[in-house]
Amino acid sequence: MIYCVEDDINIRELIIYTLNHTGFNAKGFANSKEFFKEVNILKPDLVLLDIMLPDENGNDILKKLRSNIDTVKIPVIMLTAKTNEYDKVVALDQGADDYVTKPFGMMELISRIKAVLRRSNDKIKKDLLTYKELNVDLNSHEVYLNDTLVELTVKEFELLSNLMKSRNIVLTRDVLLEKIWGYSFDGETRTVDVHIRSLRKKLGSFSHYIETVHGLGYKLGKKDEK
Amino acid sequence: MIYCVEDDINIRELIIYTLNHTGFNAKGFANSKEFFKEVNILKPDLVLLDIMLPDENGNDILKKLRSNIDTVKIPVIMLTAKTNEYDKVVALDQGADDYVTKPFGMMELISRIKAVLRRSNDKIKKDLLTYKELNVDLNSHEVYLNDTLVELTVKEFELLSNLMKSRNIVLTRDVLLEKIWGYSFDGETRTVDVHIRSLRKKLGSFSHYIETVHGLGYKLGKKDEK
DNA sequence: TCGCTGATTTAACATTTTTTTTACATTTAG
DNA sequence: CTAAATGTAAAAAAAATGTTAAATCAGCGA
Repeated sequence: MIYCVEDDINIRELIIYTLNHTGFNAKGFANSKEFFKEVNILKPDLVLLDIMLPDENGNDILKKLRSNIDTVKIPVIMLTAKTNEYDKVVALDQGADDYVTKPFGMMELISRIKAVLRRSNDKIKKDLLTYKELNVDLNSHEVYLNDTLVELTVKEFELLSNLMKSRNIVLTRDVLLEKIWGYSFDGETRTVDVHIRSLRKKLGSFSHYIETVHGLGYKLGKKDEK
Repeated sequence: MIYCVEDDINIRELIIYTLNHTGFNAKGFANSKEFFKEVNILKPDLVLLDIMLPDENGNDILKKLRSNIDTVKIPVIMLTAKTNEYDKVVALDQGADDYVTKPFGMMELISRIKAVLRRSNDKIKKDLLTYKELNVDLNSHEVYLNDTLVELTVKEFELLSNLMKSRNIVLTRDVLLEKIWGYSFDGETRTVDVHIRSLRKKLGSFSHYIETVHGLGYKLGKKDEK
């Protein structure tokens, strides 16, 4: 699903019509408010964003999208007036994926949409953490040890991927609980330890790399490596 | 050592020549394959990466560098063609430290290299305390003496890092108890002394730098050195 | 809804590591 | 020289972690 935020009804309708007739699924919004209302319900695969809008500047919308975890990765193409170089730079700076200068042809727009989607797919596909002989695919939630799949439960997976992301840094039980379980638990619980145990068991000899830092927590990375 | 990956032989040679004549040590590679072969042998301090390359896109190389534990922290400066705004954004997204737009002058390149190296040093130093041949990494909680790891317990580690932070300043037992143990203990306890003892033992000859200030407490740093 | 399945948490106990205490030796300041 | 401060080793105590098994929970198909 593609969302298009554009106040000019002619341009908007034209875009929606064209997209819906070229294999896409598109929906138009005249302003920021409408748009965000819908975004909260369904996240689009891509957003076409006009910079000049009645209620809120397109760059501000972009900023909002990028500052929210749920929308940070949605690809955005900005629709800019030719004259405004500054906005263009700001947009790219804030993480727009591409921009199209008005007036533009539908062919160009579609080709850019396809390009952005293709690239964004590639990007997603490559969300891969690697450490030694271990590969953790954040998208498919799969873990490969020497190319053989290791089946982990959700908690084990989160534990491992957090350790991978913070390699060589000690993560305390508190931090792990906060990050994975979401609570700031005061009282004592052995949950983390037990999951570490089962994770280690499943990872076999690789578990040497999951170090216990006595009195602190756990860490990925062997002592003797800098 | 700086590695430069750039397929255009003229640009490459120019960069290498300039760097080697301005106090740097640089080596050039025409493609990804060559580059990675060398990286496996020796990790560079910084990489200059062209985006357009014959065998593999510069952004993909960057991603590989960032997904591998050994290379994740190597600073990277991208060399981009002016036209390609998108790649630039992607590059910064993936953790490039800076980019230079072609065509660029050698002065600019060098100033950016210096800036990136400076920043990357600052970053590392932030979590790393150094005194003589001793390094204390506050993140990984590791202590290296002449590049060999010294295993410390939590209390020993805290003791040492407090001394490191307040080098040349006497820390009384009260202060240390307060800072590390968290209590304002009235009665007498030999705890600090005992931990100092074991710390010294583990630090071998370096322990000369941990001075006892009779009647007061302990201090890192020899009298005769400033 | 019920009962099944696998995941997760809790609980209990074993083991390991760290910390503190103790007791005595040694050093230092005055 | 003497009293107070510090060094040191070993024992004792405490705390942290490992491990297993049982209890609980959540999702799902009948």
